Amino acid sequence: MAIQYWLMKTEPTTYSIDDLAAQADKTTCWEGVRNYQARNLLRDEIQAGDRVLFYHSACKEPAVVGTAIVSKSGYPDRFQFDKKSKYFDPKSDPDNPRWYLVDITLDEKFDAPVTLAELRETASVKEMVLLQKGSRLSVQPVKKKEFDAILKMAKKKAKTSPKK
DNA sequence: GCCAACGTTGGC
DNA sequence: GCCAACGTTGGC
Repeated sequence: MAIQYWLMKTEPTTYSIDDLAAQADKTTCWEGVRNYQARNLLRDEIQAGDRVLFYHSACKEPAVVGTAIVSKSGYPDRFQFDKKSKYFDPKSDPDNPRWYLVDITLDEKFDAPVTLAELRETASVKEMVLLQKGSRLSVQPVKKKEFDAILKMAKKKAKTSPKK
């Protein structure tokens, strides 16, 4: 099976790419997805070795801020059974877990994030799920050419714009 | 803070 | 099964 490409959203105030970079093994479990469409991807489609665009949403400058690699494919999200967790789901059956997650490992933090505004101006990525009207899926498929185009944009931008 | 779009819930 | 009400997402 060829590797696949995904985009995962996170609110940087909750969990940012710097939080991921700060992990000793640069790895985290992607808990808290509570949407069936995204769940199906996490449980059934996403495989170890797949590539991920790390996206910051609901913040000042929404942007793809780096890439990650799936280090462990779908397994049950333990937080759904943790009464103290905000992700607790009393209706989930331990024998038939409702929610799944994957582990991801940081690959690269971009020197220059590729902003949502820039993506909207780029013809080669205009079909991305992210850019569709009303799209709120927090885990979504990305085409290889979209993934490659975004990497290219990040590289080009890092070269042409002074580092902060 | 506003609000459009979408998903979920629950009464019937 | 329909659909109104409600809650959430997320850009602006």
